[in-house]
Amino acid sequence: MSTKDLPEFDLERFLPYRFTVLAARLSAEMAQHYKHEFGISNPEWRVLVNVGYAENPSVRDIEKRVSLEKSKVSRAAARLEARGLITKVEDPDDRRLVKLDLTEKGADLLSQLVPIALSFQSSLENKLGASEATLNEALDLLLED
Amino acid sequence: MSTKDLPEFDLERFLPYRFTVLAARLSAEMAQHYKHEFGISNPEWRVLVNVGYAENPSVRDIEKRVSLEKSKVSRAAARLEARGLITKVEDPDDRRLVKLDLTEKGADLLSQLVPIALSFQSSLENKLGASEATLNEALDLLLED
DNA sequence: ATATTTTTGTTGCAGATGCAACGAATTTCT
DNA sequence: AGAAATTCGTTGCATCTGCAACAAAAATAT
Repeated sequence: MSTKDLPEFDLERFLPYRFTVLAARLSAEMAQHYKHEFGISNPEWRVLVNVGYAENPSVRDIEKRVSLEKSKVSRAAARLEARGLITKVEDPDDRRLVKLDLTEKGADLLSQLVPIALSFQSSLENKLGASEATLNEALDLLLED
Repeated sequence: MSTKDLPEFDLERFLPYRFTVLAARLSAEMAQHYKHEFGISNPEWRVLVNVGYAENPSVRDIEKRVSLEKSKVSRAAARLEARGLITKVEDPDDRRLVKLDLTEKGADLLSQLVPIALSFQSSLENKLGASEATLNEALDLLLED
């Protein structure tokens, strides 16, 4: 193919591509901090944070809130439960629901994880400087619907 | 766990989380457009674009440029070759390298795909309005190193 | 020149993932 | 009320993924 007759296209400016690359990079960097040190995978971290900072969320609640497939949530929750970090309790008012809750052990672990996340956030805010506010506005626009 | 003694943490403002959710959403939306209609997966699309818009890139070139694991690139390339969309040629100057090239069939397909990507980009730019410029500045900052 | 190290792409394998199917519980409809 | 449809969480299964191991080639060192 010496003669390519393709429409103009600049991958470097293609927003879905840019977000994907950046998200993958940031997630990988974050994961390094808690994967080997604490044995927590990315979905497990996401579930753990939700259990910690929401009122006994169900699997469905987390799925909706974090855009995490329900099977992913279910399996992450199962692993966290097996490690004694959370508990799963059938909701008496709606017995289809499984309410998740932190154990003391889980709270301890989360208390170690959160400062790592916060300092990572700080380093990003440092890089962004004044752009942080406008970035967040833009993200709000794209995430709103 | 009724008494949680956790540090303050706002997941909704945590940047890695926001990028991950947004990237997943945009990728899924994009994939809908070319997955079922053209049988092209996300990694295949990324490789195809690179082959189309770079000078005979090698697997390594693509890995570096698109932050795509080399095994992922290799397998995506194998699938694309099997479908007759690209060719793989050993570089005579460095026989470790495999130079990828579009076939005519691949160029045809890409010519159908790119307009879809462009119109998706337009819809995002519409949502962003004036924020687009500042968003790109912020992304540049986070992606630079 | 020979030996060592590095680079490139592929592959094997264990684990993760996505999606559909399923059973149980609840809601809605008639 | 009973029947049908919907919701929730789990699981089976085929595929995808990440990572280490590998062979071939090239670059570097001795």
